[in-house]
Amino acid sequence: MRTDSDQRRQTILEAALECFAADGYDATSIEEICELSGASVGSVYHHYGSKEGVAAALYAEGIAGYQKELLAILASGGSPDTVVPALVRHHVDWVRTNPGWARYLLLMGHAPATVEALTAVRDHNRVLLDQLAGWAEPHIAARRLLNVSPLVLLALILGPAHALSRAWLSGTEELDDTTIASIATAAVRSTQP
Amino acid sequence: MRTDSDQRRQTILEAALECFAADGYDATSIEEICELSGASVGSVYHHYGSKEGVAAALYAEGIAGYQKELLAILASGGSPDTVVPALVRHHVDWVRTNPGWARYLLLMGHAPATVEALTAVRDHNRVLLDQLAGWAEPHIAARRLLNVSPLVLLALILGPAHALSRAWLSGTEELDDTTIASIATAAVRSTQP
Amino acid sequence: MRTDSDQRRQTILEAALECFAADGYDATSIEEICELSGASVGSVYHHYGSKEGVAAALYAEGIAGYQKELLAILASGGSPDTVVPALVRHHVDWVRTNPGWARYLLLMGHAPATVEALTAVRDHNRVLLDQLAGWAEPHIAARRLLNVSPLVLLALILGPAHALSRAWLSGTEELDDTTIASIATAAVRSTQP
Amino acid sequence: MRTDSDQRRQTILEAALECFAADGYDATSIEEICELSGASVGSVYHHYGSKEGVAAALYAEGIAGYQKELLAILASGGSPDTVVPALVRHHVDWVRTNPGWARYLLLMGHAPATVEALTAVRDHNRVLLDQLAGWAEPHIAARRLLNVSPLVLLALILGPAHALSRAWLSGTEELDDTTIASIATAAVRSTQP
DNA sequence: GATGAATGAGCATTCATTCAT
DNA sequence: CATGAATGAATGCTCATTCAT
Repeated sequence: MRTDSDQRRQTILEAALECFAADGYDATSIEEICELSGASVGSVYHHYGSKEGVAAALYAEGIAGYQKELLAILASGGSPDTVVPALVRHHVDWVRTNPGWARYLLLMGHAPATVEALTAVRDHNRVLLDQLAGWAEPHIAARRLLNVSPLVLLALILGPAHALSRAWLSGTEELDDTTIASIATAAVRSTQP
Repeated sequence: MRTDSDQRRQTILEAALECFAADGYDATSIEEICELSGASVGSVYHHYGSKEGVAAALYAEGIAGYQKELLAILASGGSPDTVVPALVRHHVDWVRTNPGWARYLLLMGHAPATVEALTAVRDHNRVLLDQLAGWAEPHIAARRLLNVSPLVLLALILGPAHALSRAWLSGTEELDDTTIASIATAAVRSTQP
Repeated sequence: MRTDSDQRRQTILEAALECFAADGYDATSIEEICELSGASVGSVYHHYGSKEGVAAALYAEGIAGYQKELLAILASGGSPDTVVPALVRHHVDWVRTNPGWARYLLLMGHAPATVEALTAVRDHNRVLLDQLAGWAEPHIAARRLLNVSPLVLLALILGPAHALSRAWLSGTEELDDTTIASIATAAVRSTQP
Repeated sequence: MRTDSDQRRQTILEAALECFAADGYDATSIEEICELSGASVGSVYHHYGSKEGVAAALYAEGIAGYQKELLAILASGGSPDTVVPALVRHHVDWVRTNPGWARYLLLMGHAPATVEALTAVRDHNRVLLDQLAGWAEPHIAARRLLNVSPLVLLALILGPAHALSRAWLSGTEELDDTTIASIATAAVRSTQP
């Protein structure tokens, strides 16, 4: 039930994502979101309270969608040889499959004003890092994984993928399978003791 | 000569950097830059023509400063074993030494509106990538370096450093020397064939 | 009977009075009244038709409560020596007992938009002035009361009390019994021929 | 010098007074003030910072104009027989001569939001009450004036005039010379010991 | 070169009111 | 009678930019 209201909320978010991904948070006006979503100004404010509220809701949804698969991979309990490449591949796949989300979450900077939203991001990241730490621990103990903090580990695994994703999102750089294979393999090697 | 005028220009840029690094481009008003720099509105427009002009000049100066050392390292003609770690170390050192610049160049997103400035960035990056390609070629041929495009090579070398820099700039994450050594070593390993 | 509905109506009025007295008519939103009263927006509109309708109902109730005792004093048929001080004392007592109502009726200005409500006020005042005129007539004829119009008479009697009430409502001015005795006596003297 | 800027400031204030006096503070929009004054929105904000800033400046100017003559009368050092009626007459004269100002200062209520402006009002009133106290002291000592606090004294003297002024500003009540003479005389009597 | 008043389009947000359930 | 989502006009305010001095 309440499908009506939820539908409206979702429609607004979708329009907002499209606008934010295309023009950035600041350059997007509430009016644009309204035109694209068909909702009235009042409706947007009724549901999200403010422009920042829309951005925060978008953040929450986007991060959750992005991390869901990452968490699943970590929960699978595989060895570094399989998990690390899987994480890299998922990152790149997700970016290519969801360029709008990726543009919003990875490419657009977020003025310090968006602190509230960032809190949600930080919470999500905390969960991801904890999960990563839990997975890594035994492998580090068994000398199958470099003994570094979860944050550094994550940087080693996804940093290159992140950099290439940004390049791909920014312009016309290719992201072919050979390249992905290269950085997936490189990630495995860079995280070995 | 022209010390007066140049001084004024520099003062304005410094104020702009402080504002942009703290609040982001959009959230910074010309008036704030004026208050911080002591220049009048008219003066800013006389020297830079527009708010975007200020940002573009800042970009140019910042990128040049950042890449200067990177290019020097590449020009040194050292082997991957020495050049790759040097690049990583310089990146992190520069970020820690110039947090304002780093915040502006790395952390803040840049709305598509800032196209002119981005052009300059792309030009600079082109130079860097060309230089990198030139340095890498013989090493790739000699099987001392992974055979990937310059862009991918750069992502492998600096991607993790970039990710950690962002974390350090965002919050209170540490960036101790042990960590830097780890990612420098990891970068060497990840770029080996 | 109809206790439910009447209760709801009263609850809304009480919430509205609190809001209007604290923030003024314009600065009070329907939503605030709803939050304070527990009623829904639709309920307020069902019972009072509009924001002005709420204000008008409040006016009517407030003025009636204030004037009730004044009219009773006038109807008592006492001499100026007893009636005039009684009117002054009642005014001040009522203000001190009902600061919320007093703030709404005496302190807050009322934008010309609130015409409908003002009509009710004027009607009420007309009744009061008529009653006052009826009481005053014989005393004026007997030279026991200054021969001025009812409006002027009322101004002489309650003007000072009104001024002090405003001061008391505005800030932290005292309104002790000595003061009240002073202005009550002064009112008697100022209305003697 | 700077006549240009001052002229503009004054023009804005005049337009604002006209609007505020006619419709009240809340019902007046910045745009209306702009249309009436010929100034642009930005100009109003450049000079007064906010709508409240305009109202505050208006308050300051209005109160100063009103009290100037009152203070002069008190400074004349006359006896209660001459000073008290003079104060009453000046109040009424000022209201009749400056109905716009009077409507703004006396009739319109001011939401608590306008606190900053009220501060200025309170300061002005403090000066007036001090001056009044200074004038009254010797007369009270000589038993020529009722021994009450300055605030009460002011209420006794101007309260009735205030009440009648409000009636005159509100509607179509007359304020003929006979009436004024009556309340002037009454004021003298009500402030005698 | 410097100044700062003036401009006005644009924006986020509010809020009284309506109405389908 | 009650509810609360939806509406959209209206508003205070910001800010990049211009230009006369």
